[in-house]
Amino acid sequence: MTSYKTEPPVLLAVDCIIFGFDGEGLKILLIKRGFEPERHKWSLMGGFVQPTESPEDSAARILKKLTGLTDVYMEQIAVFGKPDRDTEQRVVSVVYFALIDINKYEHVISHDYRAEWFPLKEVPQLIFDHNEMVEVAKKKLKYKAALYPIVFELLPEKFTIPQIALLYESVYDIDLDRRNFSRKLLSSGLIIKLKEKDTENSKKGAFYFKINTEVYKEKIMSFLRFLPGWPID
Amino acid sequence: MTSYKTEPPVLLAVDCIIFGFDGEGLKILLIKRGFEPERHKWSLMGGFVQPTESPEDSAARILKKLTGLTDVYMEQIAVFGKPDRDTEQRVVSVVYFALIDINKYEHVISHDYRAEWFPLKEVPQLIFDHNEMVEVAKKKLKYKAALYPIVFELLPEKFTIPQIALLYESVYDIDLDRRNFSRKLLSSGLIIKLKEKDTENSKKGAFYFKINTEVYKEKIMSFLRFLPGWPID
DNA sequence: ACAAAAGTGTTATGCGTACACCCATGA
DNA sequence: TCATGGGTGTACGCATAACACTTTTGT
Repeated sequence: MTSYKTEPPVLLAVDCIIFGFDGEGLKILLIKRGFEPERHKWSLMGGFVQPTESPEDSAARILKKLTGLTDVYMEQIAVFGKPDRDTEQRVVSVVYFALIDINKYEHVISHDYRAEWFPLKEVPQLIFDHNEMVEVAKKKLKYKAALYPIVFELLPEKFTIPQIALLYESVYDIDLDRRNFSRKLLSSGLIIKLKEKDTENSKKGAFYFKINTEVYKEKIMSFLRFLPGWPID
Repeated sequence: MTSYKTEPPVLLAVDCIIFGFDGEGLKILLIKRGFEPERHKWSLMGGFVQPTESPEDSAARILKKLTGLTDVYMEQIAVFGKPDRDTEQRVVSVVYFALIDINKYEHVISHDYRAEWFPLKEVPQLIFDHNEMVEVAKKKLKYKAALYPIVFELLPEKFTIPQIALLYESVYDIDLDRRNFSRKLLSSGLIIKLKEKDTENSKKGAFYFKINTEVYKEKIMSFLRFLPGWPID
């Protein structure tokens, strides 16, 4: 035997959970599915892996198609492959999450898909097992973000410490002591203070910071804890 | 369009990284591949996902076929799906790791496969991208075991604290202070002291312990740290 | 008696946390 | 001048980690 001829083929898909942060709370980007089955229902953005693509390539292509963005932080979450998860035929889906700067998205929005941002707590019913995928993605994000400073991928170039705090609060659904949080973050050397202040969101105004890319690249492969206790799960 | 007919099918495989611990160090179980291509070369145990199976089912079936064991701790690691990773045709592989009690294995060993245990540091060259899979598995194990007490899955029912310490040392390739480690573990309430001692491995003898299943089931979904610092990567 | 491994006691240090307090500013 | 959110100072406690020391037993 020199081939796997007797083995049953499957279709390989990719689905993306796209996280964005608008200063209010964490959101995910969903589309209205444009084809049967389950046409016009809310769904994750997805597509099929092509012969020349790895699943990673495929995920990047799909993300670009919807958001226009490239070089986005993406991470493989899991494979969903129950025999009957798709009603049509056997489709196994590799699921990724992406962290994007929501502002960059807004300028490039593709109207080919009826895409909308949903707060994490108001995700509608989705097709197939997509709700389950979202749950797993949320869990993975929590897990990972507790150890690595990946949530900065969600922020614009300039951001304030209260904003980051809000972001962490949103990811973990907790309340942080902003005072301690601020110190912890500053002492990490991960962010650099700018001259400018954000005066929109408070009377006193909060200083803008930018990422210290040197330290960031180092710590993204290491880990650190900005969070009190361990509010994962 | 009510079907995905134009989409290219792929073959879906599963590969298992089987970890075992023999009191010396962490090992992985490899087989000599029994069919072409790459016949007679060292390989992970694997197989194809059947029409009625989820990838999880498939992984459990494959593990049982090699080791005779069921109800084993398994975890999905990642999907490997580069277009040309298999030389024969397009095969996408879902990779799992399994943690087994090596003693249970030894009684049920299947001789259909030429299987051998290899110390983590002496893994031979494997077919395709299997070496890469092993590396990812090691990393995931470290990551997870730093937060959850999963390594106990590798131990027999009775074990000593020095054994567990050795196991952690083996997983992380570090030296632990056995004195502090012992206290930390005891104070977690995770293990219960037995009357009996292991007198084989030392003059004084070390007390045997068993898992406190109540606490274990609770903590396996939570997390705790037995390790000083954070020796992940 | 000695070596070797198991295990206990003790202590310095630092981190996490709580919270009092000060600062800047718009209304 | 008061309310609001941003930010600093400080103090307490507990977990960590370092390491001196005791215990047990085979040789």
